[in-house]
Amino acid sequence: MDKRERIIRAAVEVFRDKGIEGTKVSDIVRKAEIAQGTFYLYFPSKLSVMPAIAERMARQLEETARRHVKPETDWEGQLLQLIDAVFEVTAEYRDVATLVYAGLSSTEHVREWEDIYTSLYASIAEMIGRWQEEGHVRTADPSALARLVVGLTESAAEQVYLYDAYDPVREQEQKEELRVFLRNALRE
Amino acid sequence: MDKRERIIRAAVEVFRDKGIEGTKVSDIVRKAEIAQGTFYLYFPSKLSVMPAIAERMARQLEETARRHVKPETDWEGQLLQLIDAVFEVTAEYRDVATLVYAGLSSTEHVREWEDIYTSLYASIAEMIGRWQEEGHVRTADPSALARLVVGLTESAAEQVYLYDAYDPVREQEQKEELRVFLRNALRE
Amino acid sequence: MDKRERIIRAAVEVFRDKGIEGTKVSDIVRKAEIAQGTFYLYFPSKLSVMPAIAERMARQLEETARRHVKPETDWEGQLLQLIDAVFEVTAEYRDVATLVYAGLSSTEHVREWEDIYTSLYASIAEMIGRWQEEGHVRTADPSALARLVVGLTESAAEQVYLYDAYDPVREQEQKEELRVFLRNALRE
Amino acid sequence: MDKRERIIRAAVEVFRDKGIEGTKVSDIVRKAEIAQGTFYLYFPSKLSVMPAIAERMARQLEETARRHVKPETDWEGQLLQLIDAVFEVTAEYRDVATLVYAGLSSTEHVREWEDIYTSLYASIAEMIGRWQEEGHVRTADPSALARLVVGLTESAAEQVYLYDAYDPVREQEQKEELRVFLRNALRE
DNA sequence: TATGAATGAGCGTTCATTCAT
DNA sequence: CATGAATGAACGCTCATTCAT
Repeated sequence: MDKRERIIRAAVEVFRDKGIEGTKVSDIVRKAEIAQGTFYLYFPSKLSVMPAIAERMARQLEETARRHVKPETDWEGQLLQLIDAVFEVTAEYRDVATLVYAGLSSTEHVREWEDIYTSLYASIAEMIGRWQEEGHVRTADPSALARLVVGLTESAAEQVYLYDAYDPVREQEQKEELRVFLRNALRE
Repeated sequence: MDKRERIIRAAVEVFRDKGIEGTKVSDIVRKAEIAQGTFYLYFPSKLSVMPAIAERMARQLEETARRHVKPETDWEGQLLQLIDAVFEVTAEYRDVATLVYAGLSSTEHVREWEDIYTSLYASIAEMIGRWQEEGHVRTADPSALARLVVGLTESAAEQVYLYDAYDPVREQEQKEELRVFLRNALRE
Repeated sequence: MDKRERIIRAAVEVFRDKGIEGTKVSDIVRKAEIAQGTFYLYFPSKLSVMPAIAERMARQLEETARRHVKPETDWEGQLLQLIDAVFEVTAEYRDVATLVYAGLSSTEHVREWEDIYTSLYASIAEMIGRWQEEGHVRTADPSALARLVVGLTESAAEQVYLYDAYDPVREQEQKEELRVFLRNALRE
Repeated sequence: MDKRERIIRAAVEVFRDKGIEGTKVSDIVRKAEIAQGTFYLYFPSKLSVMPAIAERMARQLEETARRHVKPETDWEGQLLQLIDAVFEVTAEYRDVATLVYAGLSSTEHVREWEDIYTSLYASIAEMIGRWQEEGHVRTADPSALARLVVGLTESAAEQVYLYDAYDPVREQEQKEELRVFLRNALRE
């Protein structure tokens, strides 16, 4: 496999296990099964993996959303599909998201974060735009709604996955509450 | 002033300025105007200030909410007051929140995080419970609603404050959009 | 009890448990049940307890020897009594002796060590002198013999006590071998 | 030269000069002419050089003994050669021996000490065994005799070298006294 | 005398980064 | 491209010592 890709994958795992301070480049390269020096052929510094992870996350979120949400389903069904997508990706990246977020904000990568999420927000905004055209969702700036929807859904997913005690029943309840919450928040 | 308190205050400022990796204990003690060793009389390690900061944040959020929200106002007014409170505290702690969050999750302090927020959630849940009794808010578990409301509002506030380009107009728009979003999400 | 005495006693125990580098003044004062500052009312520095311990050890060795060795016993019996005495004291101070020794040599206390042992050696030399007068021990400088006897006996005792696996049978064997060894080495 | 070897050599010198507490890793690496971090590629901690030094000492003692003691010499001559060997090595390591000994006992390295000396004792025991076969040395466990002989001789050598006032005349007297002492102790 | 909170110089150790192979 | 031994600056933490009470 492509070495750059292996580094990113390994970094995600190590960050998840050891947190932001606890992660050493040596851990990443060990997991990626490459040499210490090879890391620096692909990334100029330890923290510069962060934007790459963030991008991967955002891209994956976008794709998963696109894959889950079926245009033929009615809008409330699509809403649920969107929720499923966000939960799925959040579960995969668990608290890595937070770490990456913190890692980005501590360095000078904040701008990149905005860029990375722009496309995701646009994608969701477009979806909401279609619901508005079909008369299901109230009139409001779809971009603004997209940000609120994504933020809320990620927050709800984190509440389920972030803590040790993961509980599948709790996950279903949370999704259901979120679905009703969002339907009400958005509908005409 | 109490040394422990001075450490926490100083830590908040330094974390805000320098991020999680960039913060040295020596920075904190310099700002707190205490000796290096004194730090370790109050906290066993650098990262163990994190839960203390988190607690301070949660406590302040709770108090600010209590202070802002006037029982004599109608429920939608109270909702706006709650939003104002969350925005105010988020503004004060800006990205420190994220750092603290990351710091907590990387070490073994996740449990403490739950404990810390429990009281805040209960406080908001109680407020929502009253709105339900008055017939303004739909029937649903007030605790669950509280978590969604707090998560959403924090997320919305972060979107405004976290990035370099703070814009007061954008702040007002975001609050207004959030208000409508929440009113719809909650109401009967 | 006298505080100075309590400090020395506590120091012996802590040195035994934690070694020379691992011993902190705070450990000593905790065990001595006095305050941190009180230590410095009796000793000017951490390492200055060392000579005091050494003196205590040498004094105790001298007294124990005097107590064990009965003039009315025949010389070989007295030799065994001397061996018993050295073993007894070595057991009590176990490897502390080595630590104290190292502690003395690392600082500028070596001279004091010589002074401390002078009296002990004189005491043993006197005993050997009597054996010579009685015609049991060969002609040789009693001081020189005393040093060899003490050195050998301490070394033999350390071989028994210093390592984790203390074995009472092994102790008896070692004493017996040492007795024969010394009897031959000394006798006419 | 091999880096590990350079560290050990440098450590011996620095321990000799500065004692156990006074020795900083930075001193060792400066003398070894390697970087600070390189030290930790070869030893996990500062104190873990101790067993390596001990091993070097024991190995050197064994080799020196083997080199000095000529099988063609009569047994009393061999005894003297053995004494010379122990004195020579003790002189080279002077008080380092004590420090290493203390360093080993303070940490959890006591076991290793036993292992390290096992081979040396076996070597001396073998020599004594031959003397027994030739009828020069009394019947007794050669291993036990070896331990007493080595302990006594080291102790005697330390009495000569350990203190500031080294005196070559005193050294010769001590050796002579030791020779007679040992000859008597061992002979048939 | 006795206390113990406070001090701060100093050290062991780590780990991102480099570079000769 | 890949390696991994070597580097050394930097930092968390310790702990002997002090001093106001």
